[in-house]
Amino acid sequence: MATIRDVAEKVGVSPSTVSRVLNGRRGYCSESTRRRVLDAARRLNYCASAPARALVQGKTNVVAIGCESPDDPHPAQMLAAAQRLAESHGFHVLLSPAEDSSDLVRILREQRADIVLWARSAVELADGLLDAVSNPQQVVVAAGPANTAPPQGIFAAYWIDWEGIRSALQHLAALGHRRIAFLAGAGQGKDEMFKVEAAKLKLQMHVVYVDSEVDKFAAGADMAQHALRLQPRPTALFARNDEFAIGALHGLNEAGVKVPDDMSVVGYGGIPATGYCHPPLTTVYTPFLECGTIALQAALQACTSNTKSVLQPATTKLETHLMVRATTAPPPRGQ
Amino acid sequence: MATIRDVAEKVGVSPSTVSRVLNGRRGYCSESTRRRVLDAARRLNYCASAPARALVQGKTNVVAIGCESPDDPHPAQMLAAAQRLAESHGFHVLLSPAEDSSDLVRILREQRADIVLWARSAVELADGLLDAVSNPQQVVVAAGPANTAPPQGIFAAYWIDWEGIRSALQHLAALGHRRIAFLAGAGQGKDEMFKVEAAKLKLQMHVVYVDSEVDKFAAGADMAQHALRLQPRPTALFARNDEFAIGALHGLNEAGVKVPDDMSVVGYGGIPATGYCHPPLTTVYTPFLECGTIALQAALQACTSNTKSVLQPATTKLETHLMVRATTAPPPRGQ
DNA sequence: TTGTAGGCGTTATCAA
DNA sequence: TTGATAACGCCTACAA
Repeated sequence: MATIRDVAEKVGVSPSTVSRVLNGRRGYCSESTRRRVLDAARRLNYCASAPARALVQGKTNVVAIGCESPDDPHPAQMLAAAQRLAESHGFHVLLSPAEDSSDLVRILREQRADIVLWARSAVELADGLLDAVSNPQQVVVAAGPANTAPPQGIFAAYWIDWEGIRSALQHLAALGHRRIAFLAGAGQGKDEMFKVEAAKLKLQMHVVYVDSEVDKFAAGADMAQHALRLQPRPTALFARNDEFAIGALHGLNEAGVKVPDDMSVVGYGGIPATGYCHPPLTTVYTPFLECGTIALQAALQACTSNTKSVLQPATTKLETHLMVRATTAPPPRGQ
Repeated sequence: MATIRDVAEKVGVSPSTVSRVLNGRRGYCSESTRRRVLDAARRLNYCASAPARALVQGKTNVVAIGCESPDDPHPAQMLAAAQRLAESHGFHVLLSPAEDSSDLVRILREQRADIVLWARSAVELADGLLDAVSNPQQVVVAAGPANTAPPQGIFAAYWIDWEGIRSALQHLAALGHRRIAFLAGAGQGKDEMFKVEAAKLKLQMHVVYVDSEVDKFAAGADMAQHALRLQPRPTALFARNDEFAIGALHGLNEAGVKVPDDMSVVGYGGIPATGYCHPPLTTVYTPFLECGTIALQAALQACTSNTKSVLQPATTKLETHLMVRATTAPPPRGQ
């Protein structure tokens, strides 16, 4: 692999000259050297080493994105958009599993990235990443649902999950439902939030779990079966995510239960598929994509701008949005 | 940020000693220095700089994955699996848009990654990346559908798209279908392959396009409407991907066309959602996940093993698999 | 068991 | 307009 020296020797100038030409630094060289350098660089297929550059400049042009399940539709969409955005600013995207923040902390400490985007639930946890910032050039931003309060020390775009949950439950309550099953999946998640909101609306509710949710659709179908056996039987199902809801639709159909006549179903997330299942699913849209874009945009601008201004902590709150479609109706008579 | 020198000074030894201790190099130091070094490193929150290390070692512990649409279910699943695999070997994942190979070429040349996984259609194009390898430690592997022949010079896991297409068409032909519409989307893709295979089976076919496929489900619904207006009307729809097929199901349902009684539908891809739409979709499973895992596994082992053996070029061919479900049946009588 | 010295490839500062 | 020179942080012979 050709180094900057090879180019310099080939042209008969010093490495610094080559560096200046290639980076368009001021102290404009004579047009002739300029040309010869560019020419030699092209002919030698020269490409500056990113590690070497990063070492001396303290800048990697990498944004690390911490995201729990990049194979879920919303994170995946966000990732794809972030990818395009980063690319348009000359940044690369580094993926981090982000089960907790430890991996991102390492990335920051090891100087693998200039920007860290914490894109997962519990935005407020991103505050903890600030301690890992080891370089004034590094920026931390966050995007996702806030469980409690938004983060304090960083730039973040978020929504409030319990607001979305409430809008779904209010919709069901307004239709006349009183007994609702919450399809919770395997882990603990919004169960508490659900209970609190349900209580406020004086709804009877039952939380349904499942052992494994590796196949979310199957888990949804399973939980729907469980829900049907509850006594008294609930008149509506509220799923923790859209995949559970779509799976539940399938389970109910197999059990001969008509949706929405015999049973209402509400999803959570608002992924594209919800508009094309049968019947189209009533669900709550959560603005993951928009939050990610806002946060990353801000970070990229801060990193790209010539001014050495630090990105000011700030929060942008976006709204969830209830999308009423065809899986919700009043409960059957006599219920 | 603490450097190796800070640690050395704190303990009162030289930087090399610290380096040796931290990297477990032989020439075991005395247990006491060892302890004091580890202790100081922890207290100072020391973390070796990845760029500095990469510069001197020529190793980044990064795998770059080139993948067209990380928000499609199959690529996303593959990515998530690759992520876990990479992590378990101490590697990070760098995402590349990979519309063509130019971005990956730069990544290789700039020494941003030790491994490049070309994970998209036209596996054979990955051969071109070999020219960009600038370091004997770098490895290129590929996973995805081969359009023509498998790649020659690298390790690759692939399947043959036209075999999958053929299995779908054979299934339809065996059911008695003679007129088939191919829902092709906006771009050019498997159109040619489809035509060739259809001709072999003496099937009449019509290719349906759509202007935009940003919303694939909507595009599928649109194309289904178009297909219904064809004269004579086809008795089966074969979609280029599962999203188109699911959208088509929706469009047909809205038009009052019964599936599979009035119209058969076949998808392509075999994403999880196909088992949970209504009716469950007959489709062809393509082993993207498996291919990606095989290729990456090989690359990681080659990079991790102590032996300085280069990864030998080799190809693994996996099979597509027709999954017959509930959207295909013989054509209506008199057709 | 430890320290010294050199270099990885690049950029930046300063002097010419 | 250009060229020395000195970092950046780390690793690894080699010498002590």
